[in-house]
Amino acid sequence: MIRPGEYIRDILQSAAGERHTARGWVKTRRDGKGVHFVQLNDGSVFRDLQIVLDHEVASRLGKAVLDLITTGACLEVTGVLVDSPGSGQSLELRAEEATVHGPAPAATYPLQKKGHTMEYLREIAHLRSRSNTFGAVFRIRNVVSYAIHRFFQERGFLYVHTPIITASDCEGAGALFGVTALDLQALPRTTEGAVDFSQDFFGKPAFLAVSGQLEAEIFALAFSNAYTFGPTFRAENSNTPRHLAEFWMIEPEMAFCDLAGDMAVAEEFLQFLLRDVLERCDEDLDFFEKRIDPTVRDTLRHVAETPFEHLTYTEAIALLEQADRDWEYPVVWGGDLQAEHERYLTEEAVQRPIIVTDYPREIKAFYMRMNDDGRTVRAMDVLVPRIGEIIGGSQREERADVLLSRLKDCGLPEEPYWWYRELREYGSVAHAGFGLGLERLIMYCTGMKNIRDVIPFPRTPGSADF
RNA sequence: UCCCCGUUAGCUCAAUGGCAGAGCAUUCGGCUGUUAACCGAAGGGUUGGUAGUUCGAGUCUACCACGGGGAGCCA
Repeated sequence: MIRPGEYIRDILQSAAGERHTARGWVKTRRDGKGVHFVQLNDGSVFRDLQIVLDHEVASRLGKAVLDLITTGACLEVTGVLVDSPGSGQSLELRAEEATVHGPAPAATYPLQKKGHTMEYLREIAHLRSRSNTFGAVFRIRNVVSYAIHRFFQERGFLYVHTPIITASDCEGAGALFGVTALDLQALPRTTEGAVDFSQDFFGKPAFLAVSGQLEAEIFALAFSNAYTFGPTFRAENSNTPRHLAEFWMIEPEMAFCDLAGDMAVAEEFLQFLLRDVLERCDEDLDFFEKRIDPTVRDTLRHVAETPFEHLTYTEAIALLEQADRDWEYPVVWGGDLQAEHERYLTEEAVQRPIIVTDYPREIKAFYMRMNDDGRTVRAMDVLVPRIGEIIGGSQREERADVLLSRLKDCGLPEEPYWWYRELREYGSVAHAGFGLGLERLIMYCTGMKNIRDVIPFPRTPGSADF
């Protein structure tokens, strides 16, 4: 394996004159008279290492081996790092020995050195990670994931693994995937003709989790601050560049915390992550700025430094009503903010992230804390330009009696929530939390336009390849 | 799920209802410490599928599949 100090990232930071062994995959190759140039990349850094094979080494390797050094081939080269006379790089590795581990026949290798469309690359998801774009995307995804843990760990949050399989169809956060061990060709039936889930693996219907929030609350009320970071599943038939059936979500939950505290954490969290990307992903951001979205770095800097705008839902509605334009969806207090409304707010009225709070209770979930006005709940959505909602959160209803009446109002059964309600009976306290969609954040950090291109292997309606 | 657009060479795209084209990639030759190298030549096609209109369909019609954009749902 490649050890620390041996990655191409490390070699590129070494001094001329040192001997190194570089291993990776060939991005391109150019031939001169009696000299060959190979761009080698091991994924550790955006830049390629230029390998120079001079006439002596080339003839020692022989034409048969030389012909195998093509785009996509896996190559190991040992040589001396020297100052490069060329203009594209300061250092290059002058090869003394070279081994082709796995050739990649040029006639059929799907990745060319020309640009490809994102749609085409998606069809070759097993190879697209070797491309400039996806190398950069997944390095940033990795940096962000690490930063997420650092942010919470540095603040004393406990990382909790909430279940993937759940038997409670809670929350109503969209359609769920059923999980069953029953034989779908011969389903057991009750006398009424319904599927008899008592014979299923869990003895009742089970689903893939749409959120870890309710369990995270359990941990917040034991460990004070907790967070989840894991896969989440929605069976919604959503066909947009912003939705996946399987995505990764971060859900912190804080005890002794109200909505103001919740918003403060959300803002501090987002800014921490963006600053980290700006500091650690300079070369990858160069690429995104040059090829994907020329504004991406400026946007990250701006958002990382500027306090977020705060608006109540009622204020947001007023802003929209004052806007001089024809809405496709009418602006009415009590209705959901439509995409066109969110876009106007973030992209035109305010032009930076906005935290909208205190939504009408009718359009939000049962667990959100009721305000004293009786009409609104302590919900917050963080809206950002281009992506829309990137964070959704709330202060949770900590009062047992109010929670119970909210369940009834929403037409939800009490029984499945017995433990959730019991948390309010024993040692209840104000608490709050939110959910951040990892992929939407990565879209924001990279300027990538389609969420399917910021997750290694996207799952969407009608598509679960690789 | 709804609306709109698209599907032609390995990739990216042209082609008034009338002989199927280019660039890149590939192969071969040339040139060159090269930088998405350059110059020349060659090979490469059931125009997404099915049915129809027409003397004639890549082009028009219907349905289907897949992809993209927008909307809804949401993170």
